[in-house]
Amino acid sequence: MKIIFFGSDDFAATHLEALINSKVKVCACVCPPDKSKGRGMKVSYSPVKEVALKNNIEVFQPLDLTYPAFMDKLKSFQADLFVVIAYGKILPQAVLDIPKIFSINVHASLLPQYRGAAPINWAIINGDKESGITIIKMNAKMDAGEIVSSASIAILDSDTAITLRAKMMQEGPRLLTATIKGIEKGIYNLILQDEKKVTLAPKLNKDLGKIDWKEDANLINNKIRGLLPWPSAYTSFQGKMLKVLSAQVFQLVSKEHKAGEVISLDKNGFVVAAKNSALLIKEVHPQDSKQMSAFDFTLGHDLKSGYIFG
RNA sequence: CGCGGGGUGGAGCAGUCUGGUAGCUCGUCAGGCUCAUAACCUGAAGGUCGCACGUUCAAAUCGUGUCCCCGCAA
Repeated sequence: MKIIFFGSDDFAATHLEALINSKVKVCACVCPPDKSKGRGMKVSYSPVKEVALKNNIEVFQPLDLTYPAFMDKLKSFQADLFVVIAYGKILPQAVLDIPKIFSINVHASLLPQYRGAAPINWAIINGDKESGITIIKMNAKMDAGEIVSSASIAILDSDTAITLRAKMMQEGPRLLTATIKGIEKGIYNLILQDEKKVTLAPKLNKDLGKIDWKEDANLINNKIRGLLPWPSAYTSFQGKMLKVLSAQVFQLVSKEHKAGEVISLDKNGFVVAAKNSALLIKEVHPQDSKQMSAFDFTLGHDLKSGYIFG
């Protein structure tokens, strides 16, 4: 089984390592071009490139996948499968058709739910109790190919986008290697996605993180859990952004509080009123500072009960 | 080489220009006062000044290098 791997981030890198450790032959890796990652002039190789180099696998970083010379190069490997994970760009059909069998993609949701860039985050933001991994045969449309295999993963109340992603990174490689074994033996089914059940998980942006204290505390808490580690749910304190990293829903006895009002403060953090209930804020991250416990935050800032968060 | 801010006890900061005892506010702990307290009084603990090298009699401070954190942009 000869495979060419397309990917960039650590999620993809974990899968690449699993493939290398299984019996398949990864004959090349394709990564997006290195970019200086902005802040602090840091130019670092993508995790996939690191893993590939460490294992003496040839790495390609084409600016344009459809460039004829590159297409020829891809064909020359005579690969059986392309495995694409978090490559960052949509692969044209002409590239997907190169391998002998087909191209597959590992997606972090139970398709057809949550097609798109941020499936893990959206599952938590929407308060789902279950998500999973789906491996599909790729076509040119984003996450719309036939399903080859899938595995479900329970979402606990204590899960955040970070912990759920970690679980996915456990389950994904397992499912991927098992699925490839099946494909190698010719034992697999392709199941069409039910287009009626399609939901989308679009890219996250900063605006999503803005906390509206008039919302239900559960919804706000889902947002706090689902938007980690970026962009994070945030509110504003004295004109500056305050990220809320961790909270828990708190039953409110009195309803005499305005949305966003600080009700009480103690060593566990501070309680902020929302609709019908409240949130105990446990961990925050002020702008221009490092993250800290909510209690530590109150020590250094003039936060008193009665303050209204915007 | 995209732009900018920052790293000094647990938190927020001053001190850096002009080198010379590690400071301030809050918090923590102990004791006191008080009917009582988040108030007040007294005392204590808690620091590799991000790191390294260099200059100097002497470096938080000057020079070089480096790591890390944050906002914008992606």
